[in-house]
Amino acid sequence: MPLIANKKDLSRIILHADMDYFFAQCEEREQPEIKGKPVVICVYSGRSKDSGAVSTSNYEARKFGIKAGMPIVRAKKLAPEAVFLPVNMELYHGISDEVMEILREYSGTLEQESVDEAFCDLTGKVTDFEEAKMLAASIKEEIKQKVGLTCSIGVGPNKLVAKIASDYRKPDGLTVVKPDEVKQFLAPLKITDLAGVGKKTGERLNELGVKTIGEMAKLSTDDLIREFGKAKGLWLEQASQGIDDSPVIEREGTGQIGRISTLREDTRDLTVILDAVYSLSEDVYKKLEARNLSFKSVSFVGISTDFKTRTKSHTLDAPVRDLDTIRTIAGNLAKAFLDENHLPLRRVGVRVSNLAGRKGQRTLGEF
DNA sequence: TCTGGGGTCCTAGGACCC
DNA sequence: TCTGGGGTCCTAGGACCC
Repeated sequence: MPLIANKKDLSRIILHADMDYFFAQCEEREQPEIKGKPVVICVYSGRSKDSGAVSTSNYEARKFGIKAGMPIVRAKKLAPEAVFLPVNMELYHGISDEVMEILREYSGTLEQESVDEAFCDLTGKVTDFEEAKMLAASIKEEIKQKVGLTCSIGVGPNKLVAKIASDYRKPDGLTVVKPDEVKQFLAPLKITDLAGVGKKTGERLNELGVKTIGEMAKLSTDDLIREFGKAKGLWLEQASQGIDDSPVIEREGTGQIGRISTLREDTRDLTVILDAVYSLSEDVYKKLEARNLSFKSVSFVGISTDFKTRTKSHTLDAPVRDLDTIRTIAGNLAKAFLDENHLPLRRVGVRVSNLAGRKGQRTLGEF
């Protein structure tokens, strides 16, 4: 028995893989003739010919200033000659599975963060960061050969550093940050480069005269807590030092499943809204079935003409998986929503949460 | 310039229980 | 007559991410 049996080795080696301009790259793989042209992947709302927003675009399109979230009409003005394609989520999920399978081979633990990103805990798989770099290069090569796509990889002592490193050189990048390099690496980067610091937090930090992670690291813990509250303040303090103890976790299932869609016209007409709610409920139910999950809570989501999102939800005593329950509850919530909110609705959604696996599943008939 | 859709995590007040 | 504290769950909303 070793003398210090419980002394844990705290040093970890974490890898973050991020597929480059994923949706657009998937389309380039399927249609090689569009490669080299600007490609814009769009979510069409169906209201008029080009209403909707850009989901993502390839680098050729980005050169024209096209960005995710931008209205499609605006993207068309910036680059009329670009190839505009509707999202094809089935295709992307299929290709995502191919990528995740490869990552799984290399990783001790794999945490899929989204359709095109994942963390791998390489601790124990490799002995040092040099070896991790070679392994990362092999992963990139295998994804290129077998899937036909490029990705960017970051390696660091924790998830926070690995993630920011994968974003450092793109596309087709590989950045390794060793523990003793973390502070110099982070210091010149923008605070909004940190995952978790978005527009609002960024603006408030700017008001404090802070633009870079290095500048934030100089603030006192007290200042950060006073400005952002205890939890967020402490997190910002740790993040600015490149400290992050969160583990790489294999997540099973998810916390919620939802569907949302834009109505053809802004309306408060209950018939129209219930039609949409019922159709969305069916889609949600199909996803539950596919993943063999049951739910305890149902929410109705309404986005009014002022673009504010409001929700109403209801929780059952026990988990169920039943289409009629979703339809009925979501419909009732929609009615109550219209009583409480007086603006016309632009978009509506149905969401189930409080998800549970096989155990505890029942249908209404059993009650 | 006109605005998609899918998520995660956190907070805060109130209900309820011990 | 005066009277605690802690924990958990639900609901609603907000920030953030891809």
